[in-house]
Amino acid sequence: MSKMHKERTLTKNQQIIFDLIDKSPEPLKAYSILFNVQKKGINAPLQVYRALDKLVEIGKIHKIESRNAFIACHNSSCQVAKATAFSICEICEKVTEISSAGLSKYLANFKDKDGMKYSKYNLEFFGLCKKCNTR
Amino acid sequence: MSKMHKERTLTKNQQIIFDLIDKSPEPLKAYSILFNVQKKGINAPLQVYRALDKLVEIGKIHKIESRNAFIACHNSSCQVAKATAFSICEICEKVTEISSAGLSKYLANFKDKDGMKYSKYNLEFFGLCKKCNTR
DNA sequence: AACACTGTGTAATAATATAACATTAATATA
DNA sequence: TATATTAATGTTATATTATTACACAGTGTT
Ligand SMILES: [Zn+2]
Ligand SMILES: [Zn+2]
Ligand SMILES: [Zn+2]
Ligand SMILES: [Zn+2]
Repeated sequence: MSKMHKERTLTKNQQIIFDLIDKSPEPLKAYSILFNVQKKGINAPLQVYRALDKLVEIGKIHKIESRNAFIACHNSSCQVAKATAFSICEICEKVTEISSAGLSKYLANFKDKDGMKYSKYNLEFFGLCKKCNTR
Repeated sequence: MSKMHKERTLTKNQQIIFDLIDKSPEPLKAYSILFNVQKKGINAPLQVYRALDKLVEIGKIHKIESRNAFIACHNSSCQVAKATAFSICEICEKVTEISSAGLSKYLANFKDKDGMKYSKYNLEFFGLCKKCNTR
């Protein structure tokens, strides 16, 4: 029930591009995606960007804004791309989606002094991953 | 004493570009900056990007990653671009730097389950500003 | 002087993203 | 079923954002 929003049938292009991103161990960039799916008949940047836009919109993937790259969502608690948090290693560029009930609760309830209420946020943490930290 | 890190003498190009950003009511994009400083002898994108990079590095400006735009820092508590938070109106695109001791304390101390410690973060909230919300 | 370091100027190019238009597929609803 | 509507596709061209490469100038140090 809780993940119902993600059970949408993808179109052909969306499925091809999602599969590629989903099986990638690292975030993928649009033109790298384009290069990889040309053998499947997707020839133009716009075809990639349209699929990416839709996949982001429905929460199947997220955009890592500081890297202009896309990662599949493996976090059942992140509702349709409305609340995202990532850790990014500044050496090896490994990106991990953060799944913390405390963090999302804190941010979802955060109100600034103007009383502006937010419908969405994106948080990117930077540092060294465990591996890179011990070298 | 607390803002010592920002008291650096800017070079000519850095000063020109900082002044432009600092007096702008909205985030500026690199090529819009370029257009605006051509009368001052800055002719090429690279001259703009070099100044922007340095200004970001020393914390005089911040990059709004989701908008590829730059805003001057007016927040004495944000130490050299290591910890930034913004609110962004999805209608009028107004951007405000958030200055909340509670938020920065929470995020600075946040540790994920891997125990990865972060040296830096960037947070962007999206919603409607007061003005746009009441229309 | 020799060196390192930082910044500048210029040209060329790479990388990221969108506009415009024609067509086709899927869905709704009358 | 017909038809209207919406969503997705294919293609070309173009706009926007950012970097590479190279030559040179200023400043401080040894
Ligand atoms: Zn997610
Ligand atoms: Zn790493
Ligand atoms: Zn700031
Ligand atoms: Zn607004």
